[in-house]
Amino acid sequence: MPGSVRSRLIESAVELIRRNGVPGTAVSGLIDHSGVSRRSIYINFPGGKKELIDTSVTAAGGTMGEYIRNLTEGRSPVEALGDFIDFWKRILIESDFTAGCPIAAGAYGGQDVPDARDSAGKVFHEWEIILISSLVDNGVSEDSAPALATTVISAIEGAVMLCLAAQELAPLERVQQQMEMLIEANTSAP
Amino acid sequence: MPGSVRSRLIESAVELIRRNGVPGTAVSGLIDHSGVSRRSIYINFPGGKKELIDTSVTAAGGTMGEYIRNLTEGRSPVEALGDFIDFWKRILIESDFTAGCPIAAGAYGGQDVPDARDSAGKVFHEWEIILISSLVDNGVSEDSAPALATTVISAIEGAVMLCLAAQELAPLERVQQQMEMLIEANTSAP
DNA sequence: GTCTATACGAAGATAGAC
DNA sequence: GTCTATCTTCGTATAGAC
Repeated sequence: MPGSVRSRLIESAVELIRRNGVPGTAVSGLIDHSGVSRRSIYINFPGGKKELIDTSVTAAGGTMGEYIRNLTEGRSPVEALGDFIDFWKRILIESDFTAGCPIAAGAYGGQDVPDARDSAGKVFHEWEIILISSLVDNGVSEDSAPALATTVISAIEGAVMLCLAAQELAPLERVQQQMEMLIEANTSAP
Repeated sequence: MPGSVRSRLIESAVELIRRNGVPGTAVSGLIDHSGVSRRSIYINFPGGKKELIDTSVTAAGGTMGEYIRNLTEGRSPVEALGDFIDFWKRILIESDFTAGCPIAAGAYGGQDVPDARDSAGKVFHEWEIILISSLVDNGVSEDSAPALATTVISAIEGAVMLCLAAQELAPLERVQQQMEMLIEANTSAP
């Protein structure tokens, strides 16, 4: 239900996690950002903040997974890579280099929210499956596709973090260039 | 001064930031972990938590920068890469997959500690300079060395994060294999 | 579902006594 | 430098009234 209290809360949580991480995302901040009453949070998420965070990481990961699937379908890995890089550039620019990946923030969220960390692991694994299938369909061997998929995700996630730190897009652009070379190397190999 | 109150505080801060991120690192936790009195924190770091965090990110980055420099000196990039990957594997295993990179945590620390984020940016830039010089010394062209250096750092940082999320070492091992291939591709290229 | 009030603990920071 | 006490703000969570 778009527009519902529950979905509004999740959207706000994703946005705040992006910017301030899991421990930095306070319930009071969520109330301000979402306009939802304090009471409703604990009605929709009896587990409180932890449940909301966990749900939000999973939801954001699912949305992005669908996005990645659309990018890869019927297109070359290099084309999909370029669009995915552009997607991240937009996030960084529009947020003035304050918002990164909510899944990464969930993974680095600390040990008092292990559910969010586990959910982040599941999300990354789903992304890998989507990428592997796309790579295999485009001439990458089944032996090397998993490693390549993991590397593409790692490199992009790392680059987003470097972009946040440096407050510029250069890391993503450099990684894009090198990932194109790496995809090429994995395609032409035996 | 090793063993001093100041250095003990920094060591504890690095350890706690690794595990719980910047917002998740509390002053009370620092007192417990370091054994230093509350008073001494504000004597050594008049700026309070923010100054301590910022100083700790820079210190950890400097230490690791020296470590990277030692790994690369007089050795091939692939050898250095292998040792650096092993270094991270050790951190992950010894912490039971709870401790990641303190610099990454600084970059994702949120907007109330922008100094830590900027320090993280400086640290990554120093690492890049070290790697670029090592790569150029080993047959990578000056044109492509910067992009390759940024990519290696991004991929490893991303892989560490994926390892934390998945609670396993596979992402780092896959990235190692692909980075070896990428270094090879950049070395044999014209 | 909304609003407001409130309990209870933990956060960061400061100050006095030694 | 250490100890403890304390101030203030903020955190999560709950409950009553509508």
